[in-house]
Amino acid sequence: MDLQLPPTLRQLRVACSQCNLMELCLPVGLSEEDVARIEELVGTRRKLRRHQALYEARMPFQALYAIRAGSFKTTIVLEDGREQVTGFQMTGELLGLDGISTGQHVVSAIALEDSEACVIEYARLEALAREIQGLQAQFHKVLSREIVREQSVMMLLGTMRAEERLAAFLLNLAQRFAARGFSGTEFRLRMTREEIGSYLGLKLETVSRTLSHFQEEGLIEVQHKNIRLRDRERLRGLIQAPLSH
Amino acid sequence: MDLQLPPTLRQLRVACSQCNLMELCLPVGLSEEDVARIEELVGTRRKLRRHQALYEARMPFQALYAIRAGSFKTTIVLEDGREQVTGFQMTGELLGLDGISTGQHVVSAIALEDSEACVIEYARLEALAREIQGLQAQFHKVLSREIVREQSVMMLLGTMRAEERLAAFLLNLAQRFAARGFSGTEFRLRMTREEIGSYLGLKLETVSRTLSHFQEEGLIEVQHKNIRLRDRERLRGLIQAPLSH
DNA sequence: ACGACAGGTTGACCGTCATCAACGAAAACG
DNA sequence: CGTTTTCGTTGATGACGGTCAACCTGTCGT
Repeated sequence: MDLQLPPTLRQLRVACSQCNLMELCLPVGLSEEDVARIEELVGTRRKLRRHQALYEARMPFQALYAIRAGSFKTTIVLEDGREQVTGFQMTGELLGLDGISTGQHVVSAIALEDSEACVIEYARLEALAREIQGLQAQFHKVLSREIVREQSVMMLLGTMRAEERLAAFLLNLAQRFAARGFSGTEFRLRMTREEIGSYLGLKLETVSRTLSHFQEEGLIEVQHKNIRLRDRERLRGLIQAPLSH
Repeated sequence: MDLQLPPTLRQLRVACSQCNLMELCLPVGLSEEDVARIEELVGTRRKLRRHQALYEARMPFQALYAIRAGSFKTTIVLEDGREQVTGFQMTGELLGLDGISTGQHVVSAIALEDSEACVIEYARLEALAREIQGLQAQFHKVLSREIVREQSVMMLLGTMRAEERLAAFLLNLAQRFAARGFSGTEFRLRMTREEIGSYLGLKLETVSRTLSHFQEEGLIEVQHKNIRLRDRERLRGLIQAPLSH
């Protein structure tokens, strides 16, 4: 009784317990037995090429997706065509939560590079969450964490100036790379200046200029998509004391 | 084994089934029996006077709150003291979802007028959600709806100009008043210009000027906190076609 | 009922960022 | 491998909204 699935879907059994992302997907203490049951949730994976959509706005919602490899952006589109990036997601993060509300996705999730996502059928997740308390609690936390994350983006968009937004953005990326065992000092941006700008409520020219400015100040080194943080403390200072310029 | 409760707490049994907000709190088809059990969730209510906090950032999270009467704002504060309103809530809406993530609230919820909220102990809610499927599904939808709502605020803050933001804000308020059986054409703002501005990423002067401008254009009538929408269609048009001005 | 204060309006001026434009470089494509 | 397209940088200019300020009005507290 499988759902109708897109052609990109590969029918693969996946062992979460052997996935190095497990602690990201299911951070806290579940028994081995529970983990075994949770593995049944993740029936399949989907491979996506750069620019492909994992799902699109208005599509019926059936599943959540755990990013196994690669990275994504989520975008929302207004009737008049204006588009905004609402988030960037990397390995271990969950996509699709926006669809639960109405049963239709409201954002589109687009791969920023060739990527792979684990498909978590939502109906099964709900059923299992009722049986495994830890899973339920964890899932609620994931939902709440997304609410909190978005609140800090609202803060950023509502009260910060261009420099502060960029600084906050870079530091947030760095922290997430570090949490995944990559360098938090040197990394490669997966998104374009335009996408960064869209996320931060700025135009691409402003993003470019501000990055150049950071470089002149010795805060970072930029070379195309490669970023190197040279003075984290001053970057952080930019956010907290916008007046001191 | 009651929790330690603030002095404002009144120990009252509450009948959700007799509350005219029920369909807002629990929109969909639950059996009478289930509703009866859910009523046990809401053990008490809290009365708050204007400007009082229902909860504050950094306080330990124990409960969600359903607004029974009145209205609230939620605010987030940066280390440097900058504050932003992240939402306005009215009767039937749920507060406190931000606390699930870390067990501490990240926003503060402040009453905009004398208000009353039903206390929903979170531990009980989780337990009951495991037993009543409809409750679990409903709760997930509420969480997801909040995620979606915040995304549209991000859109507003990231891509819209002052006029558009105000228009969207007024139309949203109107719709919510209407959904509660009040006039969607004539209503009273519960918040100050400064709070509106904070929510919309604008300064209070800009809010004031833009409202005046709307009035000159015959779109609305403003008299202090009283608003009357005179031309909904053109207001709506402002949002979709910002260029046509 | 009165006074003090918070809340609101309006004006003048200025700064930040958007816009328009031209150019250069990297990467994607056949 | 070369060509085309996308992406990024930098400059000049201007608009939108922020800032500072003065003044007015309604409301809250005593």
